[in-house]
Amino acid sequence: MLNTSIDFQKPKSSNCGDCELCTQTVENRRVRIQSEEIAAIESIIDSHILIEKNQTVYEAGATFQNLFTVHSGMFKSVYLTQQGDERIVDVFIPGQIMGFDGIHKGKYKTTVKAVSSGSYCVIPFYPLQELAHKHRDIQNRLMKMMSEKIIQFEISHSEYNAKQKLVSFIKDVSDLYYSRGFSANQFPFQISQRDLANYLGLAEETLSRVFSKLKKANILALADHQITIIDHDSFLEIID
Amino acid sequence: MLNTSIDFQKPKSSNCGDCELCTQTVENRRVRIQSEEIAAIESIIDSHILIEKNQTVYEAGATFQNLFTVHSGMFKSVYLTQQGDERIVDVFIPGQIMGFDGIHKGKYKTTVKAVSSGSYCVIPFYPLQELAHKHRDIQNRLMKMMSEKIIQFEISHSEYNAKQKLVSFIKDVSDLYYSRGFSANQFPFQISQRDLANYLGLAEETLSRVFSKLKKANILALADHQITIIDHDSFLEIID
DNA sequence: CGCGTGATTGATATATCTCAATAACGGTGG
DNA sequence: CCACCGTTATTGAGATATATCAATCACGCG
Repeated sequence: MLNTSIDFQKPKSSNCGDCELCTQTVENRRVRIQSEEIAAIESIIDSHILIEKNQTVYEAGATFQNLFTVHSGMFKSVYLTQQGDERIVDVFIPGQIMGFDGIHKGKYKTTVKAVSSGSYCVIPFYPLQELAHKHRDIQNRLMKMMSEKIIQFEISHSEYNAKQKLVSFIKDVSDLYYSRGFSANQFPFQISQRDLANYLGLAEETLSRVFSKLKKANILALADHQITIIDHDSFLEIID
Repeated sequence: MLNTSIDFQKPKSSNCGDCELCTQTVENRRVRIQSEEIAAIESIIDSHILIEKNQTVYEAGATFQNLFTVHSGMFKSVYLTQQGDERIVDVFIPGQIMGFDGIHKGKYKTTVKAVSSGSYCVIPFYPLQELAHKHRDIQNRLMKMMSEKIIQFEISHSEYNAKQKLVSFIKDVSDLYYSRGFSANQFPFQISQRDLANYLGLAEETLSRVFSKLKKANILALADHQITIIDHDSFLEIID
């Protein structure tokens, strides 16, 4: 068994310096930006709110006021269909921004909840927009982040079968941890299979079977809410 | 047979006054906004470029310069997967904006082509951003449009089976025509079943069978690249 | 009129879903 | 620390939706 003692939950700094707003990617790694504008943003951010599993960040229908950035843990965005069943339409991991669906009509379109305990930052949107109006660079970053989200949706729909869906989800999480200086091959994985199945559009049992197959083929291991990618090559072969 | 002589292709005005940038929805209908800012936008727009079926609006990898708004016809956004097959990840109908996927990295992520002959407008992005920097309202509208696109993706993933996917697609098109003053029950439908199947994540044959069933059940008719929704209630029942 | 493309339909294969039973896990209270 | 109970995950057998393969049909275009 590999070392599992790394504490992924603990904030690394007291300000929210590692969300997409305040960092940029250089050679696959996220690094903080140092600038007057970023300092301005940080001055309006409410940092590191702790949250327990299943607690709500924002509720569908509520008045849009804030964007949020995940600091640790995992969050889900739930849409209530007209038939009344819940569809998980997005999953957020550290560094990502939540709440873009509130801008359009001034009300959030989905409900966002914590999948595991974790922490997040609050970015009051209208002050942020004020800053964006002053600083060209911030306006720019904001639009780029929204563009990135649009791309993410475009691409995430391009997988076909259950195995590919799961692997590409795990790969996204892996990439993210890697980009933030953690191992790409071992990382926390706290989402329930029910939620994940819902998100991927699969039955719970189907997802479980795919997991079993991947374990049996010695491609990955799942224990203690940690995933270990054992055979990285075979793992990647599944999706390309 | 109903009247099919309405010319949906012909621009109604010489400036691009009916895209999402320059209109707002009031009671399910799109109306033009009259303001200094909108006039400023219109002054930088290149209006009503004609395009033939299968011609390209922009190519994946090309340098991002412009946003585009559909004026008439239908367009598809194609993503080339690593395995080399083409996935249609988005479909655009009149009034919608194309090109948001270029903002993030300054290069378009997908290729956009005309599904049928049609026309579109070109909005140079950097001049637009300049305007957005000057006019708070334009900055606002831009972000709202991107937010709307994000919501559209969130929601479009919540359908389950083939029939629901198709019906909800047709409904989107119907809603759009309705919002622009046309009939909600009869409108052009020029996309090939191959493209549509690809977009909906179905096999071509499956889609064809669904169409056949809907025709046999007298819910809709498809002739001459026009869809007629015959039984609007049964039609809507399928998705809610 | 003929040819190529796109659409339809049938027969069969396959992936995924559903239902059901069992097993593992995680938290709680003694 | 252990026993208990509810939740979550696993596994099997069978049903179902969709994919695949193949043949035919319809349409638009030169």
